[in-house]
Amino acid sequence: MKAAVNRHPGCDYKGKTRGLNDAMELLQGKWKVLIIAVLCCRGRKRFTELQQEVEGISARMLTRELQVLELNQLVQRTVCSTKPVTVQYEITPYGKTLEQIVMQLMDWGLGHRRRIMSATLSVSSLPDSSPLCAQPDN
Amino acid sequence: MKAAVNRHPGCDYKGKTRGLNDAMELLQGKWKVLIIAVLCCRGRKRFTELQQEVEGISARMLTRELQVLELNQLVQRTVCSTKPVTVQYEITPYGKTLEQIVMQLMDWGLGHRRRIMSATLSVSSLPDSSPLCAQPDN
DNA sequence: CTGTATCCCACTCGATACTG
DNA sequence: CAGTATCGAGTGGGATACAG
Repeated sequence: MKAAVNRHPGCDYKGKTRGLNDAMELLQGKWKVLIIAVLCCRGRKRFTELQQEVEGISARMLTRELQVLELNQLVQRTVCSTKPVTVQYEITPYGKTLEQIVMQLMDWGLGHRRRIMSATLSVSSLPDSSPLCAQPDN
Repeated sequence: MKAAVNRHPGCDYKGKTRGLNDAMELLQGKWKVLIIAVLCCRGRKRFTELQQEVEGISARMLTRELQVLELNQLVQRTVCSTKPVTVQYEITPYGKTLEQIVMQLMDWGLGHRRRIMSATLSVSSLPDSSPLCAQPDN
């Protein structure tokens, strides 16, 4: 480990940043990664079940987000022509390729909450939960 | 590998989803992960250098995003009292804990672009670049 | 049950002009 | 050079009502 931080090898982000843009564009928003996480962890779910597990999401949002995920082949939608129709959503094998990343993000986020909480508690004390992620108060 | 997808062990996302929320809340937006990626790959950078490397970002946005990243201890800001002041930004050791995830996202995004492009080309042909990530056209 | 259609506000982000 | 201030368009996402 010399010292040099610059230009470490095998990391020419030239043109690669597009990958990051694409991934973030797709995963942007409050809900998509959560939906993916739930489907990864809990398996196949019906619409209403999903809405219960993804805390706080509205039907409108759940619909929209699922459509995007399906269009991007991360989620498979299956309609069962039962009495009143029921619909199953499940993660696709391709969607599973995001599982690791999502789980790492989850763990990182948990650690980050602890870190920011304890760093912030020394100054002002927050009532646990909620906003987190230090923000410039403008 | 049986078949069962449901409730695979060690993945009780109960309460853990908060981690995902926190992480996504922090990383939300067009620019933050890109800035992180650049600082990880290219090392310490001055403000204007960063603005050049993060293609398309405005000074206003770069400032704001860097402030958030600094508040969250992912980036360190150093002012050098030179002739006209110069400022150095660099990723912190803590910020480095995101490097793996960011790089994985980058790779995944590159693969996703290929996948969606070829899937979509069969239908309508796009002029490469740009929007990507299949979207319901409303 | 599984959505869709509207309405609407808050916020994100870009453009532009200005400052120490 | 490294920002800050202001304005404005566009969008994300909640609430509500309705539909197959």
